[in-house]
Parts: sequence; structure tokens; C-alpha cells
Amino acid sequence: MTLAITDPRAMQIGAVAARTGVHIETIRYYERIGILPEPSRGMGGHRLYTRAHEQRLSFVRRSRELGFSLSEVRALLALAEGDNRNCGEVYTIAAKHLDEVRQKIADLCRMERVLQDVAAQCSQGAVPHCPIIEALSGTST
Amino acid sequence: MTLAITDPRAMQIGAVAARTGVHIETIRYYERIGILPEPSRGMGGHRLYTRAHEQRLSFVRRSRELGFSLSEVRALLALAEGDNRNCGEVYTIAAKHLDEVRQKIADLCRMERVLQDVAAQCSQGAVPHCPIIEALSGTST
DNA sequence: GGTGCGACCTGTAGCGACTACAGATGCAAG
DNA sequence: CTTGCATCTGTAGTCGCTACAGGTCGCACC
Repeated sequence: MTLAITDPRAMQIGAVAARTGVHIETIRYYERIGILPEPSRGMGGHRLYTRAHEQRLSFVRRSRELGFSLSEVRALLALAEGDNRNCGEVYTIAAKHLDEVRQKIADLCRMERVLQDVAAQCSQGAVPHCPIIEALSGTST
Repeated sequence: MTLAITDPRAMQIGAVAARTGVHIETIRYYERIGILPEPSRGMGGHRLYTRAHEQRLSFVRRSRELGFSLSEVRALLALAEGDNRNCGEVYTIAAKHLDEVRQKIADLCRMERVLQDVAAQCSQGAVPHCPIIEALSGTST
């Protein structure tokens, strides 16, 4: 029964989690939604991962850190899998995402300015009424 | 039966939605979670809103546009309701939120830089392998 | 008096990307 | 044998909406 040819380099989920920085629950979640292929199982039903799994997980993690959505990550993985003719498609995804990131930055910077103005009025003290509340109540603006 | 003293200034949900820019479904959602008090109802069970509801909704909308979470908005509303002794608490919430916004901006700017670098390598053409994929695969970094 | 239309009603399920349990195992050491 | 950690499965919760499905209300028009 225990003749299973278990690769000595095989890792359990905790080990891959530690090496990739991806939480255990998230790894199982990725498997469930098809981002990570199902690994083989050892004696007690424990998942056994290979270097390929680890690399794929690292790829996902780095992509997520750069703000790619999981569906973008899925697309990137598919392109990475294939030959390198698809570099243009990869570039398209990345460029589109870069635009979105810049848009978000612009939005947040606008928020920041307003918040700072509003907060600054408050710290100038001597308040008959709270200027933050009044700004949000929007009798001005 | 139809003696109900309906305030002529009372609006139906569609009107408040139009005036405040908050979607109808969102208004009902706010009511459900207790952000907006239940309005009175007219003949057919339709909600009837007052100016007070409209003002509260506008307050919520402006706060949300500045990125406050609904639980922060709840707190701000409670403070706005009370006397103005709580201006310090309002300031605390706003300042904390401002910090978070700045943190997000910093994070996004870091993403932006990396994405731009990576994308720039790609557009420099003459690619043996896709540099974006390689960057995400992380043999470097 | 019917019929159509649009605005409204209630209630529930779905999104994205996890996270947090509960309750059952596996496995090695003391 | 027991303790204790790691793992297993499955489900529900998070946030802030959004999108239905299937019913009702009120008014205009013929």
C-alpha cells in the first residue's frame, strides 16, 4: 500500500505556504476555483505539492501584489503556459491594468486633498460648529 | 381613510434618488442596515421621504465619495446628530482615514512604478521571452 | 371598464477575494 | 496511550452594493 513513489521534493501545504507567503486557506481556495491544479495526495489524504505548484503560486502572489485581479491572473497564467507568441496580449493586460492603477491613484489623491483641507480647518480650532461635519453636510460645495 | 396628512414636500424613492445621486436599491439597502431611518409610507405602501432623509443621504454619499467606510459613516452620523462637543472625535476619524488613504496611495504608486518598468521592457521589443511573464515568475527580484 | 405602462414593493442571490470557523482526521513524539 | 500539531472537508461571514424574480400601485388612454 505504501509503495507510492512519493517524490522526496514533495511538500505539504504548510511548507508551500511558508515558502510562497500564501496562506494555507488561500492555497486551497485557489485550488477550488481552478487557479492552482489539484496536487497529488499522500498517505493520509494530505496534499503534496511540487516545485511547479510552488512556482505557480509565487507567480500568482506577485501578480496579486501588483493589483491584478484573479481573472487577469488566470489570463496571464494561460499566456505564460503557452509559447511566447502572446507577448502582445500580456502587454495589453499589463498596460490596461497600469491605466486602472493610475486612475485609482488620481481618485485617491483627490480624496486626500479634500480630506486634508477639511481636517486642516478643524485643527485651526476655535470651532463654533464642527467644520468637518459641515463640509460633509455639504451646505457649501 | 385617505385623510393621511401627507406632507406636500414628501418625495418618493425615485425623486430622492435623483436628487441625491444615490441609487434606489442602495437607498433601500441603507434603510435595511440602519444607516437611513425608515420613512413613513403613503397609500400604496410607497416610501415617503422628507428633507431630513435627503440631507442624511447626501451626507452619506459625500462621505462615501471620500472613501469612508459605512461603519465610519455611521459613527460620523452619530456625532453629527449630537451636540458639537464631539468635534475631536470627528477629527480623529477623519485623520485616521486620511492616513489610510495616504497609505493606499503609497502602495499604488509602488505598483505603478513596477508595472511601468515591466511594461517598458516589453515595448522595447526584440523579445526572446516575454519579460513581463519573466518578471512575474520572479527569477529576478 | 379594461389594459398597458412605469414606478414601486419584498425577498433573495451574486460579486471578488478571501477569511474564519466547526468538527473530523493523520501522524509523530513523549 | 495521550498529547498536540498539521491537515482535512464544508460552510458561512466579510463589505458595499447590484441584480434579479415576481408581485402591487396608480395613472393615462381607449
